Amino acid sequence: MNLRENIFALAQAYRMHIKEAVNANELGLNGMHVRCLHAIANCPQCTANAIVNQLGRDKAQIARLIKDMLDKGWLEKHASEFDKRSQILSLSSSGKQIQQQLVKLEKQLEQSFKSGLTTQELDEFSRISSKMLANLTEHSWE
Amino acid sequence: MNLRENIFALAQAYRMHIKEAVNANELGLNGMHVRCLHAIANCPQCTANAIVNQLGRDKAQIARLIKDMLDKGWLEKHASEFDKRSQILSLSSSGKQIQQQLVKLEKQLEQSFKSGLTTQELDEFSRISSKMLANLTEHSWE
DNA sequence: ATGCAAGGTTGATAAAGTCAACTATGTGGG
DNA sequence: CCCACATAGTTGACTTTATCAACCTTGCAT
Repeated sequence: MNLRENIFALAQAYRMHIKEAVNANELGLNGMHVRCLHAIANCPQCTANAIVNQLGRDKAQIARLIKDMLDKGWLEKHASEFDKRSQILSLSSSGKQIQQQLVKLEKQLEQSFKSGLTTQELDEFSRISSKMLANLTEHSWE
Repeated sequence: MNLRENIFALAQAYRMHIKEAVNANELGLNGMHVRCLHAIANCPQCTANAIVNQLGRDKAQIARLIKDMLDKGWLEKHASEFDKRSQILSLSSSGKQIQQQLVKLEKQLEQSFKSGLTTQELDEFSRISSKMLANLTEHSWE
């Protein structure tokens, strides 16, 4: 297995397993729901635009995603005090609950990944990954 | 950056960079084209069904993908001698050329990933990745 | 005030993926 | 041989996901 295969195998395995876990828990959410919930949870005074930038998606897509999640009762929005164009997004209590359950599932899955590996190995993995990523960002500035 | 973030950052970086390189070379192909070209190149006596299994996609999707690539002149197909239901797929000369250019671009990108890393580090990365993947396949059999 | 940028919404459409039906061929058991 | 059933591939209809452009409102600089 070469580098590319390793990287994609890991990413795909993660995606598959987390999808399975989410389905098993019947949370009724798709990949973008997941990413969006996390984005909002980790972003104080979150706006649609912040999500657009964070997830790198089209703003039309995000607008519809947010509408969907508002309809589902996972989010709340209220006008910003500082900029009347902006809508501040936050998790409702049910949204918070779902997001926390997601965090739990992700932690469990991460434990599966890590099982049988030493702390040194994990640090090493992280260190090497970061180095590779740094390589790429450098190269794209050339 | 945690494990999940590392994995996805690597995968996304790879995807982005290869897409950029493919676009820069104006090969006019999308992600599925790329995967399909490689699949056919690496599969002797390749059939549509083999691609379905290898890529894990719906057979309708693959049928249309192949039709598209035949129309573009990248593939050739001829009936199997052994099973009249099967169509053996192969790369045409232009398909071969494109696929080889892809291989070249991927090699270059892989070099970017690896730059500044020692052979030991790369081996270590590969070893740890494999261990993680093994963890997951075990767990899904429980 | 005016003109331009930014946040967000919407309509139209494209691209990707899925489901089910169908044709033609292959296979195994009576 | 005949039958039921499985497999390879194709097609139509559809859903989901993503993208583009137009638009409205608000903010900001001159």
